Amino acid sequence: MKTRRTRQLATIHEIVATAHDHPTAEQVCDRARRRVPRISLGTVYRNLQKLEEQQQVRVVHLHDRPTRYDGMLQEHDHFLCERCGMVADLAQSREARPNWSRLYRAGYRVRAQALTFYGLCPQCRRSEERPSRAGRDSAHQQD
Amino acid sequence: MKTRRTRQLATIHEIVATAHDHPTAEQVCDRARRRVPRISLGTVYRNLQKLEEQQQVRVVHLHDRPTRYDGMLQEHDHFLCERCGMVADLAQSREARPNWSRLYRAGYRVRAQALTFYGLCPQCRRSEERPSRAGRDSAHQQD
DNA sequence: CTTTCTGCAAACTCTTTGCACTCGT
DNA sequence: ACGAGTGCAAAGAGTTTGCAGAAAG
Repeated sequence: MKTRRTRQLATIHEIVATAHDHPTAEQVCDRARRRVPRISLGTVYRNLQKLEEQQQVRVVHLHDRPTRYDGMLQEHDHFLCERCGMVADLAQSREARPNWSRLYRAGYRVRAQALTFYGLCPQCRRSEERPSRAGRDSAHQQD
Repeated sequence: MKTRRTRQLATIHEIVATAHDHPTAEQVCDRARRRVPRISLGTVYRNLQKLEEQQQVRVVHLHDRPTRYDGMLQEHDHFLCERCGMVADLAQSREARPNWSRLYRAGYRVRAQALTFYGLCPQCRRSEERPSRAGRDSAHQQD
């Protein structure tokens, strides 16, 4: 079962690798259609899964929201703004490591870890503090 | 809109508060039926949501698996065994805090954080090392 | 030519919701 | 009696899958 280089796979890979906004599968699909008009959401999911297995994209699971995909391949953490939906990459807290080795000594084997912070991004915080301006929802998030 | 003390709500609360296995909504429903036979899954979801809002239960979101509910009210982290599905509570890495204040200084406001480790629990690790014994799946998980 | 991949639509899983009825207060 | 809560079944969102035909190697 060797993986074939299809236009769909290449397109999806490039989109996720160069996007900086952690798109959802549906957003990846929309963007991919600009280049492969008849691409289907099923194909997008299948290829994202394949890329994940090959460690060419990372998956970001967020509580209650659709899964998002990330081209940043180094281990890192995330911040989700619950107001505008923006996801920021955070340098990994090297402090999580001690926990890792504590688990190891207790007999656990850790394959992966996910640390996500939930709250308000600086922009949204500002508009909350000055309740006068800016719409309540999906404020300044691109695409 | 004042909350009423119904038999369903009390039952669900008690089940989650005393369970140590992080049951899913469906498991909570099954267990609740032993006491309230006609309780429905919809009611379970509605009440779990209510309890969550009142901070009487915690929600544990796991990648790709149904959401689980936790009666442990202090902040803590989780370990998911990807083989048997068991979830362990971990004392919170106080090390996550530095990250918290770094974010604060950058203008973010953190409302919550979730740190989950994924891997093998000691029991499952042992059976992987000695591939001879023990079934491949849902090994030693209770209920 | 063989085998993987694709588009499409249907299926699935988990969760939420509308509605008429029930039960706390 | 009033209105929040319930059971039920249907709807919803997100994701997966079966299949016949397309295309990579």
